[in-house]
Amino acid sequence: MYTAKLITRLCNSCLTDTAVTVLEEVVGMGWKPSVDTYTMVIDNLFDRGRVDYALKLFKYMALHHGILPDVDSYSFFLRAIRMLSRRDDISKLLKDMEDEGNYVGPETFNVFVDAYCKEGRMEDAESLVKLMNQRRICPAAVIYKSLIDGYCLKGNMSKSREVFDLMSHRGVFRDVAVYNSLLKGYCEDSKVEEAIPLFHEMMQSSVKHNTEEFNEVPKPDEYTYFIMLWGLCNNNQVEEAVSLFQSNKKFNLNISVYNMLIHGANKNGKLDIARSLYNEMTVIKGLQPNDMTYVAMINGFCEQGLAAEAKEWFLEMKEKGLWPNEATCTILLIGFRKTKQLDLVEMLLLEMEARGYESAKPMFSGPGPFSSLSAKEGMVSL
DNA sequence: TTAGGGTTAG
Repeated sequence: MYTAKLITRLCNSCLTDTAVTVLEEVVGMGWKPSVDTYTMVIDNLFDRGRVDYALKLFKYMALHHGILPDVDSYSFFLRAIRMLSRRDDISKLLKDMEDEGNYVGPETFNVFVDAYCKEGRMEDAESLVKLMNQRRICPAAVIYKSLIDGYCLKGNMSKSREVFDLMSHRGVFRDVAVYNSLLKGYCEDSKVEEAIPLFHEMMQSSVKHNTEEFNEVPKPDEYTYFIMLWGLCNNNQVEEAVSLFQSNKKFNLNISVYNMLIHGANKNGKLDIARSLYNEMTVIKGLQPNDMTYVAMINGFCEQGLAAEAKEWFLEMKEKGLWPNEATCTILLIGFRKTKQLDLVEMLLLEMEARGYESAKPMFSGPGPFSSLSAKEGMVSL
């Protein structure tokens, strides 16, 4: 007990080296530190850039004390696991563990497969799954989900779908998270048409839920709807997105979803839809538009070359004291430049500089702080 | 922090 407190105190006082020395000494005397103690020292070593030593300690902990990450301790060892998966040490660690007579449980496999998938190392992930199969460890749904996410990350949707179908063949229940992962992959890969039938399946399931004895398809959750709305907007199907949105009252009070739809409508040149969404949001739902709402509207008008209206919205935003962040200011600058509204460009640049936005600075090539002429010239080169 | 509160230009 006392030793653990001492190590904690040393770590908190940035005396990591001493902490490690103490740790080594007491371990040498037969003490088995707790997971918390190991985590703290390992994290401290990572913080100080001593990756090799952190990993060495991690492996020592696994080999000699049989402590390996499982679902519950995943977050504690996240950095170490990520780093290990990057260095191709996982399979070797598993083998070494077993040579030492330690049992490697399915939870540890879950964690390591997930780490490989997040790194996009699908071959390594698959070979760990193969190893699980050899040992008659049945991969749980989370493993399949990790693989689906991993293949989506690599843009390999056919492999993602293969894994998804495989779950069904093997009788592994595909929960809503698994569906969401696949739908998200399709939507981000501009293949919303592949996602739609699956989504309908889920909707049907929600209708039939109480009458069916076996319910093999999960009900959609809020995130499912978000993915579909986003996917439809990004595949030129704003009308479908809006009607889906209108048919599901539970999300109607969410400003982020409104902003996303308004943005989607504007991006597709559907200014009328954007306007009516804006009205519904502000007048009917009583929601206050935020900076993102305005940026979406202004950007939409600029895209269509409607300078006067864009300006109106910009001034209204300013009047309300709303101010976009640095990234969105740049988007506005591009829009104003496109519509030849150099007065707004200048106004925006001055405001950005006053707010200390870094991206406003390189545009001022002149010596004075308010050299607005050179600001305009700077914009031309954007 | 294996489940994601979400986009935006060139």
